[in-house]
Amino acid sequence: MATTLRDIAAACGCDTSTVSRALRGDGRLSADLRDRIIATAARLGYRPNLAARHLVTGRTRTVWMLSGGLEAPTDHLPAIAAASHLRGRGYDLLVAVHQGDREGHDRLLGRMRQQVCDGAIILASHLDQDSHALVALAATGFPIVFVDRHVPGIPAPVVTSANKAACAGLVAAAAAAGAQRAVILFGRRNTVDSERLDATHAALRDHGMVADGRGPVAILGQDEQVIRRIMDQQGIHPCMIGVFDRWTGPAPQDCTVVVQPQDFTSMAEVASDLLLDRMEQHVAPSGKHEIPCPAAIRIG
Amino acid sequence: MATTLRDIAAACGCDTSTVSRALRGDGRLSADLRDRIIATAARLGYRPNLAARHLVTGRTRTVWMLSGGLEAPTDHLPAIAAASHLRGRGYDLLVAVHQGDREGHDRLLGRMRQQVCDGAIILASHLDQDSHALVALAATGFPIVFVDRHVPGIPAPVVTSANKAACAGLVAAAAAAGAQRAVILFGRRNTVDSERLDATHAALRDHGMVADGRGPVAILGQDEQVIRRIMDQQGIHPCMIGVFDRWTGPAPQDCTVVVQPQDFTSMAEVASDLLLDRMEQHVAPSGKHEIPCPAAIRIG
DNA sequence: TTGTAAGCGTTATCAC
DNA sequence: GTGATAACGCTTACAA
Repeated sequence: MATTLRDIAAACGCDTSTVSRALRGDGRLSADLRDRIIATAARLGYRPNLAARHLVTGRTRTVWMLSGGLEAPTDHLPAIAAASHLRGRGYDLLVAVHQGDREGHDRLLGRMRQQVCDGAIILASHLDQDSHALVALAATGFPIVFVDRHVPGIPAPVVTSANKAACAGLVAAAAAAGAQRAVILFGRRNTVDSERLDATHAALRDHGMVADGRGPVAILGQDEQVIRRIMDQQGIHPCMIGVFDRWTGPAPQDCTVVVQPQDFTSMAEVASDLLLDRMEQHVAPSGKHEIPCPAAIRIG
Repeated sequence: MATTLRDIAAACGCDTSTVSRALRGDGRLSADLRDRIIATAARLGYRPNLAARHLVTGRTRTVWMLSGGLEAPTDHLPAIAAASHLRGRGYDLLVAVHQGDREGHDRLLGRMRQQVCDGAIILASHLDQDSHALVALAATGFPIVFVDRHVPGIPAPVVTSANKAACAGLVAAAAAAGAQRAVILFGRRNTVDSERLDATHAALRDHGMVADGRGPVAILGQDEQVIRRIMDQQGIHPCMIGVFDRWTGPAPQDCTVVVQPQDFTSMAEVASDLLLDRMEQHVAPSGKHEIPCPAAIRIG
């Protein structure tokens, strides 16, 4: 059996409430007793039972991050950054993954209403897009924050990259590389994808470029793998590739690759702080927060 | 405020203990009352307070997975597989990430002794290798299981791929491709790396191959990125590349790439079941469990 | 079939 | 400064 406050109280000949206070530095008590308590607590290897503490305080000092899967950098980079940022604030971050499974997804959202965490960072997936469970959770006032993708209509802060600016930059780079048209691999699979699609079309118009036709072509997309696949399948030889986050290996022949990184660390930190605001004061700026992207990197 | 058993009891004119039993299908009680209780619970949106339940039962039906970082497939693939497997067994999986930080690492291990989870799957990192906190945790009899990497000397089940056989297979493929020597990129960074290094050397001897000299060369390693870098830096043109888990893109000129996948899903499932054994019966086979690798894939 | 009551390990509000 | 004492919300014998 684990040591409890009672064991320490018995060993020190005092009351459990005194031990509790001593161990939390709360209240004023004689230095002598305090030291004795702390010493025996250490000797007995005392660890507070968090279930009991949570029950009485109603708070867990724990934040969950809900994620569909962890493969993508857009999922695990924010997780890592938020974990260390929140740790510094005295909170533990736990990542819950539902892997596209509706039942698991809903169960995890349900858990949040059961005193297992004080708030949650949501990396929205397609499941969230019409999730009754998520709407219900948000309706209770439970503190949530979206990172990167979000669900329109749910009143919670959203932290994203400055996607419009980033896409405009990529299109400008495409034009500078001599492209007269572009293959656009952004779609409408989520809010980020959608925003990039719209921003890219707008920027193309500004540069007098078109989506199809003849002449030197650029490829713009989110993901290296997808871009490579399309190039192979359709035999495209672009003069420029614009891609988010990363490109492994060298640039293809006669082609400039422009990589637009995203600052997931800042995104996670801003999101964490917004969440802490909501958790601690129940007040929250529920709008959109755009994190500037680092300078683009040119390969080849 | 959230609805509690008392609210339902009041609404139904019965006792909280009756509500508790009705909601868990425990005990026998009149169908009428049971239905009324269930209906009002649903109407009031009742969700059991898990902190309270954990306190009284001493169990959380939660498993933690401890991971250094989530970038590598060896980290997130087991996480995803274990999450869905454990969900089916009535447990929630939460991933805790310490990102190479000693303080965070120890704090998370400490949490496990504080009734936040019933057991843990450990993806051992360099921090665990001489972690006093991990040794202390294991010494308490807290149920843990290692997946992939492990910490020698800690009495807990270890689930790995059949690395010896896999390495022997890669060396055989190298020989078949005409290689007379091999550049080995396995090191001694962790237990898996080490095991592969030894197994590969042994297999090379069996095939009469050497680590350096002249003649057609093979490169054997864990990671595509590392292999590509070494090839570039040292200007090596291998006749065969043996790599674990994945190779993106085509094979280099005049080179066969043999990819040896690992079955992380099975590994995670076996590990989960071993952990459940330990958690539920406190009995456990503490040895090594090797999961066969899927057939190797040949590219080029 | 249902109610009573004890208790899980803490924290917090009082007295003294 | 320190000790009773009452919660927190739930489960679980044991009575009735």
